Amino acid sequence: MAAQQTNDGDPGTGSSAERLWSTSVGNDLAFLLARANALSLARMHTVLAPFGLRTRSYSVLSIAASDARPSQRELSDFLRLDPSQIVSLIDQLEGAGLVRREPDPRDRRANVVVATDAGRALVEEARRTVIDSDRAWFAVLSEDEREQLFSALHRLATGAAAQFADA
Amino acid sequence: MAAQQTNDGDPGTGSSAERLWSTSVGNDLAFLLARANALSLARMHTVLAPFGLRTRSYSVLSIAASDARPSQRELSDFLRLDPSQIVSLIDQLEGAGLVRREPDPRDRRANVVVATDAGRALVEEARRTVIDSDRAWFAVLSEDEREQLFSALHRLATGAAAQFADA
DNA sequence: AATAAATACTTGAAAATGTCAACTATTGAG
DNA sequence: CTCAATAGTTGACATTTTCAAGTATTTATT
Repeated sequence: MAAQQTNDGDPGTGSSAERLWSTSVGNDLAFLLARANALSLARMHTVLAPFGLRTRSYSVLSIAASDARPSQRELSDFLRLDPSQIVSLIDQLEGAGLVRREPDPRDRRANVVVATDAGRALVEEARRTVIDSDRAWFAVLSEDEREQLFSALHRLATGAAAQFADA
Repeated sequence: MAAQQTNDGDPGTGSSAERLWSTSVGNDLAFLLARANALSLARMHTVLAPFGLRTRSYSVLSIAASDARPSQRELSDFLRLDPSQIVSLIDQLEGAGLVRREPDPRDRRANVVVATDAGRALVEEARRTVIDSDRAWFAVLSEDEREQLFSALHRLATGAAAQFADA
């Protein structure tokens, strides 16, 4: 993916693929969404690498450090990951001493995932860097535009639109 | 991914993971971007399946059917895929009689990728379905909001923001 | 109350996708 | 002219995703 970080495909940079931005694909909202996401994921991987985290482990750790006390199933649904992927992520974090599994008093089939002190410290530190990177990355948008983007993406991301697609 | 199409993780649906939306992750623009994209990809796969296409093959075919006459390298940059992935995609489309490689008169190292008549017919048909699905999926946003979203995503997707992250 | 179906977590196999190295032929820079 | 860079390709290897099946527990049905 690192090799994909050049902006050769972007309009206005004098590169070879800029002609393709005038195709229907280049003007398709879903494509823009995917491409923006790909760029964002790439930068997140770079930002989180010094902490030994990746986007997904950072998300799990961050939620585990909150007051939410999530079950694995909740993490799976929220992050849209297969339960077995959650197992693997938690195994890694647990192995690194960053989270622990506790029996869920609400349901004996379930665990809740809780950050250790070390996990909390690490995610606190990582979060600062993430926030800085977010600020820089979205800085091309005005404050107003960022709020509008948040509002729109929140609706799309929560599946408010999915009721149509699933019908 | 089909098993992930339920809205269990979404707020307001009475599901188990809605508490997680009040965590910092649930309010992170980058996370919303990723989640919206995941939902969009899932629906695109469903929409394109009847045509024997997936998001990426649809994109390649669509561009090949345009007047752009893209080289493989241009496709690779634009779609942010490794050149070997482009080879594989084109092999499949070529095998299905949907595109062909032609020597690029501008550069003897290169090919241009061009849709066949069958490819054009298919992508025309698929495009209609995609447009309908896009309309339905983004319908939760007003016309104004969609334009704003387009503008914001275009800037983010073209890497206008990447200059900061790469520095 | 008993039985059946559904669910949480787990393991592991198989399938799919991504990354990278190395090659030939061609182009561009010095 | 020489050499470095590039386009496309092949294929090996690494990583991720998907899916099946198992145990234990909870929920729904009879």
